[in-house]
Formats: sequence, C-alpha cells, structure tokens
Amino acid sequence: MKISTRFSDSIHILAFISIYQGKIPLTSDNIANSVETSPVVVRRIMSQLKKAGLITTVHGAADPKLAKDPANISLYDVFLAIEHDQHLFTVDDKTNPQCIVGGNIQDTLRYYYKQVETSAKAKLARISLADIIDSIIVKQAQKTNKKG
Amino acid sequence: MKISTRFSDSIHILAFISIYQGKIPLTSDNIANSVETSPVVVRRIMSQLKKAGLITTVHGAADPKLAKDPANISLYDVFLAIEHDQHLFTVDDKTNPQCIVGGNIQDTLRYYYKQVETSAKAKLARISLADIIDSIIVKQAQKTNKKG
DNA sequence: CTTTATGTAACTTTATTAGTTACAATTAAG
DNA sequence: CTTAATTGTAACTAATAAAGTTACATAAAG
Repeated sequence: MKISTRFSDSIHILAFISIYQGKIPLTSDNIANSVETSPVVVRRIMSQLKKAGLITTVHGAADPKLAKDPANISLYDVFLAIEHDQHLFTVDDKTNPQCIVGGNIQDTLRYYYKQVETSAKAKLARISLADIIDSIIVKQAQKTNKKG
Repeated sequence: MKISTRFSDSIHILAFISIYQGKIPLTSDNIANSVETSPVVVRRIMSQLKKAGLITTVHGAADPKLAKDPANISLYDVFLAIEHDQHLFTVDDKTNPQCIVGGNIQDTLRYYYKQVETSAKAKLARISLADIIDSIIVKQAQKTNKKG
C-alpha cells in the first residue's frame, strides 16, 4: 500500500531545478543522473509538472524553470500534478450489494477515508518546496562541516 | 500508485463477523460471498487479524469472534495488522549520493512524510470499528425505510 | 546544417496483489 | 470411530501498475 516513487522523484526534480539553476545545464540527462533514473522518466514527470503549471520548459532547449516561487509550491500541488488526486486508500468496489455489509461498506469507507485523506492533504499543503530546499541545504552544510 | 483493497476488505470482514455473529454460520465461504472474493483470500486476511489479536478463530470450526469490543478496535489497529505499518508514501532510495539533492533528499522526505503519515494515522486511530458498524446499520435502515 | 535536446509513443521488464489449486490438520455430528 | 465440513497454509497463476527502454519526430542553438 504505497504511493509510487514518482511523487518523491517529482519533488527531487523541482528541488534540483531550483538549486542547480544557472550552475549546470539542466538537461534531462543531468537531472536523471541525480535521481538515478533514465532521462525519459525525468521528461515524463516534467511533462506533468509543466501541465500543472509548476514549471516552464522549452522544446529543444535545456532550460526548465520553476513557474512559481518555491515558497508558493506546496507538496500537495506536486501531489495533484503527479498523482491526479488519487486516493491514499482504496475502497473495494466489488462487494455483494445483497449483503448488509457488502451493500453499505463502500459508502461508509469512502466517508471515513475522506477524513483521513483530507488530514494528510492538509499537511502536504503546509509543506512547501522551499522547506524541502532549505532542509537539503542545511543537511549538506552539516555534512561538509563535519568533514572540514 | 496502487493501493491494495486488503485494508478495506479487512474492515469488511470484521464488520461482517460482528453483524452476522449467531445469525448465519461464519464460514470463510459465507464471508467471501459478501466481500466477493475467494474463501482463501478471506482466510489469509483473517490469519493476519488473528496474529494481531483482533479476532479469535478455531481450526476446523466456523466460529471466528472479535477479540475486543468494536469500540476498542480502531482502523489504525486494522492497518497495523494488515499493512504492517507500511508507509503511505515511498521514498526513492536510489538517488545519487554525490549530488547535493540526491544525497539529502531521502532524509528530508522521510522527515516530512512522517509528519503527513502521523496525521493520517492519528485520524485512523480515532475511527473505531463500532463507527463503521453503526454507519452500515444506519445506511441499511435508510434503504429499507425508503422501500417500505 | 549539424549537434544537442525535448516530447511522446510504444514496448519490455519488474514487482505486487489478487485469485486458484491443493492438501494436511481439525472439528463436529451421526 | 468415521465421515463431512472447515480451517490454515503453501505453492502456483493471472492481472495490474510502475519503472525503465527504444525509437523518433520536432525544436533550439551554435
């Protein structure tokens, strides 16, 4: 029972674009090297991020940009872009309607699952890409400090 | 992003046992008929519910029972029994450690995902099997009332 | 123009879940 | 006791979704 790594990879890509903007060429190949996947997978994800209005890209040019300030991109925005608001829990929609339980469990679970999912989404909405980037920068600084 | 129906089916089975206790034989076959799956799938789930101490069963006899009052069984108890506390979100653990992003994104996401998951689990912990059963009973009553 | 890159379709591989078959172990009823 | 019904579980198959690959048309940029 889990959300695919696409969600994590999407956040990774957005953070990468923000951090390495102007420092190295932001080719799908360079990004894929950081995510450790193929450039096609990266482009596929970026295509969705573009559709959702989170980044801008130019066909043929290696120059993706965040379409908004990282402080104004929440993890829920990314979730919606990539997972199309899919559910965290799945209701089994093949139950016996003749049975008291089978005939009423679906609506019942939908009602309660929605509460749980709303709670999770609200948290996601409160975490920004800027939070993620800050955390990455700080962790990196701690590492280099230990070494030096 | 594929989420198994096992969690929903588990709640279904528990509600079924509670509602049909003493009314019809609680064979895995009868339960499977309500869930619209095979008796083996039902027995497999019940085996886990038993291990988690949510039900009691007797080998060879069709007599499963809830081990606790439905008011004292939360959806989180069921979640733990069936999903073994698996994560709702998956961190991609194959990222480039040489890269600032790839080398720090995993811990960063684990930290923030944990907050989101805790929020969801807290909600699950506040919903009891009794809530589910009540909801099923009320919905059924509404149906029969409309018809009559 | 030639090289490099994106965007996307179509396909293959891999992993997970659901469902099936089979059977030993157990219960319960005559 | 013996027989029929049932659980518990292993091993297998089928279905499905995600991840990765191949291929190529299209666009950008020197």
